[in-house]
Amino acid sequence: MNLTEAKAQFIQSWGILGSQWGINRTMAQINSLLLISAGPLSAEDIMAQLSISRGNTNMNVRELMDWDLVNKVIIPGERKEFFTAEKDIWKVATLIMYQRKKRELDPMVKVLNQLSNIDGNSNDPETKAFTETVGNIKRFASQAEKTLDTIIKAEENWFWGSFIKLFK
Amino acid sequence: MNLTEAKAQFIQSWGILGSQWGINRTMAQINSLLLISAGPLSAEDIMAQLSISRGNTNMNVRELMDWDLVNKVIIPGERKEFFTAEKDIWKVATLIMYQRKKRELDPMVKVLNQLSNIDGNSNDPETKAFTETVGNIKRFASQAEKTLDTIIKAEENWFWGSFIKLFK
DNA sequence: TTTAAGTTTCAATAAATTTTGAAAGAACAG
DNA sequence: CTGTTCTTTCAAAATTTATTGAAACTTAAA
Repeated sequence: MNLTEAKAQFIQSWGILGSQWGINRTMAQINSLLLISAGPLSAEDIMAQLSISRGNTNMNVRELMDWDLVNKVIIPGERKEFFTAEKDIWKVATLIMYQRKKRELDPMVKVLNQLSNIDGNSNDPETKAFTETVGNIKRFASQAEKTLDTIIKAEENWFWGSFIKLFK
Repeated sequence: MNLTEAKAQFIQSWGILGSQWGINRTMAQINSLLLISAGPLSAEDIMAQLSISRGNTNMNVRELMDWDLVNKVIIPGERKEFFTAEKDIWKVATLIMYQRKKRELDPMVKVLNQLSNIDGNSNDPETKAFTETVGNIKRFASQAEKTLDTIIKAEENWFWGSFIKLFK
């Protein structure tokens, strides 16, 4: 397999994985293209390599910048803007965890808290089942949140160095 | 807020969360409905409470059973089939992790392995960037996989008991 | 300024995904 | 068997989500 084929394969697979995880395919593909490119790319480069429109490129690059996964690069003497991806894969993973937690998990926790005190007879089995499940999920979520926060704040070396060993 | 409102709110929010994570809204809603119901429900019950069609109900219940998140229950004297959800939230979480790993992450790892040995000059910066990124992701994935496997195999008590303390 | 190169926006369109509902299939009681 | 109840399937329709491309906007060199 040559480089061109391998790149295409990688971008394709990464795009599919992204879309299964609620990240749109193009966003994942742009990210992966930048991840495997040696230097920064312009919007034109991205459009050409992925065969997508200018608008699509612009929107998804902006989204990636919102996630801090991609940065604008100014190249002296060039009029165009260029883009690079964060290549430290540990940083990529923690950025994604952080963003998704903030955007999706946190709102759910907020809802769960509101649902905690409902009116009603606590002898009613339906009420009991509800409050029990909500309570369990809340406890789970708050533990998971703590764990995630710690993982996100952890240093890469600490993670790979000692954390993993605990699970071996 | 009364029970009916709270239930509706919970189902709704859970559905949104699910769809942001690549699980279809109805599947998440059926699961949440069963999670907060005191006893098993029939297809009819699910249809009525979520206002969805018979076909949709059947398909998504089957999918949930594939994931082992929902089980069929036979009630003596009843002709209909009933369904319950796994209510142990730790088990729910590990089942989901396991299924998604198997269905989505594992195929990606397989692709990454195929991309490891590409033809070409290793002095070419493009080739270097590619192999380096793929290599890093592979290493990351294999560590993450180990961690996940261990978490999935871990006992609930062990997890909440000692694992969490490490991160406090 | 003016002009050209580059970027952003967004309504229209296309594509992908989900949902419906009716028909076919199973299972069971009488 | 036969009729009835319940379950499954799947093509068509509805809905949701992503993409295009042309016009508006920005920026900077001449």
